Amino acid sequence: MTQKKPTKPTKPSASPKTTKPAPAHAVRKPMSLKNLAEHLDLSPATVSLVINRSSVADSIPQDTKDRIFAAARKFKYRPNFFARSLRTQRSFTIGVLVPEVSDGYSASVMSGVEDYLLQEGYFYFVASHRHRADLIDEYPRVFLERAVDGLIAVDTPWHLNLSVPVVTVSGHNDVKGVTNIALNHLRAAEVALKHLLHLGHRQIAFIKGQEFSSDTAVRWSNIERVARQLGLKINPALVTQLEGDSPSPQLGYKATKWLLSSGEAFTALFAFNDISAMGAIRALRESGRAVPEDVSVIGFDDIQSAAYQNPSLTTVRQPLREMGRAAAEILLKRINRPGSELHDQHIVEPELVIRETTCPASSGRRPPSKQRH
Amino acid sequence: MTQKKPTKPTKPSASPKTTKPAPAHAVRKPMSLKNLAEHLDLSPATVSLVINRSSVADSIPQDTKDRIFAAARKFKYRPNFFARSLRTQRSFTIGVLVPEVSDGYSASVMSGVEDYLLQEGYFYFVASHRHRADLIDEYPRVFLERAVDGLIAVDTPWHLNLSVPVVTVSGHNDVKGVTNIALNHLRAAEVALKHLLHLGHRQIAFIKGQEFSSDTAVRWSNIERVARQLGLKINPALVTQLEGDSPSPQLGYKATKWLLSSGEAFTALFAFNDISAMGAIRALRESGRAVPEDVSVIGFDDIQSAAYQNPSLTTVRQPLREMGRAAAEILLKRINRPGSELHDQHIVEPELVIRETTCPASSGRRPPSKQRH
DNA sequence: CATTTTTACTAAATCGCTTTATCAACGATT
DNA sequence: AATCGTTGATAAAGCGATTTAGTAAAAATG
Repeated sequence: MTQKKPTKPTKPSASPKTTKPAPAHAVRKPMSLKNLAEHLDLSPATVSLVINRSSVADSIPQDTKDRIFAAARKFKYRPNFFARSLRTQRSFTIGVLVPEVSDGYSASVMSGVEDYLLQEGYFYFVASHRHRADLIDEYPRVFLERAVDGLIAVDTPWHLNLSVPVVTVSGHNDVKGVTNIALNHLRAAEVALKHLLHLGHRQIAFIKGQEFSSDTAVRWSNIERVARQLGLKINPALVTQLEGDSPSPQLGYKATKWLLSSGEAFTALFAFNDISAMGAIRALRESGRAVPEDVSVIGFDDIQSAAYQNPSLTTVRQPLREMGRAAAEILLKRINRPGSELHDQHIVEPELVIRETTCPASSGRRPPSKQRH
Repeated sequence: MTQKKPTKPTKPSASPKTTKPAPAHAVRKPMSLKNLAEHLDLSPATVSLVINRSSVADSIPQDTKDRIFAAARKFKYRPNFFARSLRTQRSFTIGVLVPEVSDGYSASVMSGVEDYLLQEGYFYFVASHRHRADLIDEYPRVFLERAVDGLIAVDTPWHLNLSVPVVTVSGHNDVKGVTNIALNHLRAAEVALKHLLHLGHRQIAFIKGQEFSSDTAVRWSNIERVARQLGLKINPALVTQLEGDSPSPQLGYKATKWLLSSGEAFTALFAFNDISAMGAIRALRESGRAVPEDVSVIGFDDIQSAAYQNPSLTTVRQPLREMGRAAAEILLKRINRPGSELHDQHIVEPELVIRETTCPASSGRRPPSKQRH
């Protein structure tokens, strides 16, 4: 049996060399394989074999090959994508399912996904389900109709068992054969709590995520565990939870109001994510507490705008872009080497990004601005 | 000649009805037209004609049609996408070129684009050029290789003349036949300046955009024009400009430092965009000026995080999502009705969003928090 | 010199669908 | 009785590639 490597479609040249200014008016009607072959006085078969570097073409003299390549270049021959895909049953396209393109989290992950995919000659479709259960169910099927080679689901509950490889990013994963890219939540809890403890904080308030959110449970259980290890007592009166579906800081605002109304004192607050941390800061200020002088606040995710806050937000960074990249990489590996062993978790490490919303307990001084863009 | 309507691929049902929980393990190998026809004891031709509602099938009795539809449903028949596209030369796919998926501006526009496209049964590819000239040139060609039916370029300089329809969003458009979606910059200047004037500001500083940015020139010329109309004197010592390529608030920070160093007094600042406004606020605070009490700040764009700032940002909103939607709508119109007349501008209206960074000049009171999420 | 092997190709089937041209059967008109 | 129009279909030609099975000629081998 002849060894065949499925040739990729032309991939964007990775070299950052600047190309010469394109001649405007570059309308060309494409050259077909048949035409090209005719012009070369060869059969389409030969030309195809040579161009695709099939091992069947090994016996063809270099001379002829050169002629073929030269002509292909000259006429800017590009195989018709549909014809090729129809034959090969490969689309070099994958589907990406996200809650919403315009939220910072998904966008960052997509950015990483794109990085790797384009580099490998793949393209991707995007669809946002906006948390509608029917769409979460429907889009994967539509992707399949569009013959994607694989699928990445970001921050989306997943129960389908599809006929193509699937990788999830921060997804719940009950399904066998689906790799999930996840954060090392233990480590995340550790860096955050250690940071606060080192700054002298002992009375720490917590805002947990919504019940339905993927990460809520695992994040909280790790916080509890680490607190125990570090000998930190968690005061149940200082623990609350986000309520509601909106992606606005308002939820964090409300949660913090609730914390403040309890009358229990605290010098630090660990929010479920950056968005809720922003709401929390607003609530704290309204109550007359300065951030970070009176209360240190630490967020989670490190979305783009975290660095743009005034003061900029200390947060536990999820390497979202890297997670997207990893998802793409693992997916392509699975697509191209179906036999390869599959892990159902890929763990990435968090990173504490110390900015301006945390400082020593009751110190009253601002910390040195150690920003990170 | 028989009237033919190019049938769209199944589009996601718009109805928000919740579907029944999908049976896990839904691996099906697809049914082909030929098989289906065989099973029905009809020819593929007949089945195809009926399913596509071709007018040629008018003479086929309802009975038979019903049988065909029933069988198609039963076997979940879906036409092979590539085969169909190969025949019809239509991909129901469009390409979207953006500077960077993960910046708030592009993401918002994409969100609008997606809205309309998916609703119409189209999918889209995304590629980010990250300001690399070679990629700006290359990606459109790769899109073409992938046989997109059209192209949308967001915030990207455009000089190519392609064989498919193109719509740009906030793009410079020297090319005939390309529709550009643009903001009503005159109106934008008006609402912003009137707002500041009404609040009693007379000494207003300005941060212009980078030289290379699409909107810089037109935005500034309109500000000058409106200022003249309103009898506002622009002090050249209070006008500066962003320098550098990074998308961080740092640029606004630097620009503002420069303004402050000039020693010229001002009570309000109109920034080129929200990101630079954030940097400006930081600089103002560091210099001991409170925002908005000492200096009112007004941004531009209304990116998502503008509402999340503390204090939340007053800004001139560009309806980015609507602009994306309009781009998609116009593009599809052009694709599906190639004859239709084409305007090369589509103007959308800005909206002043008053939040917390503007207040009456020298008043010292905080404005009522009139937030907008 | 006869046979095998290698070299240099090609014919033709196929992927799954769309669409035009054609056709048989039948009732209605001339 | 010949012609026509309608009804109810189908055959077959693509669309533009990939790929298997061959084949004719040249080179190598016994």
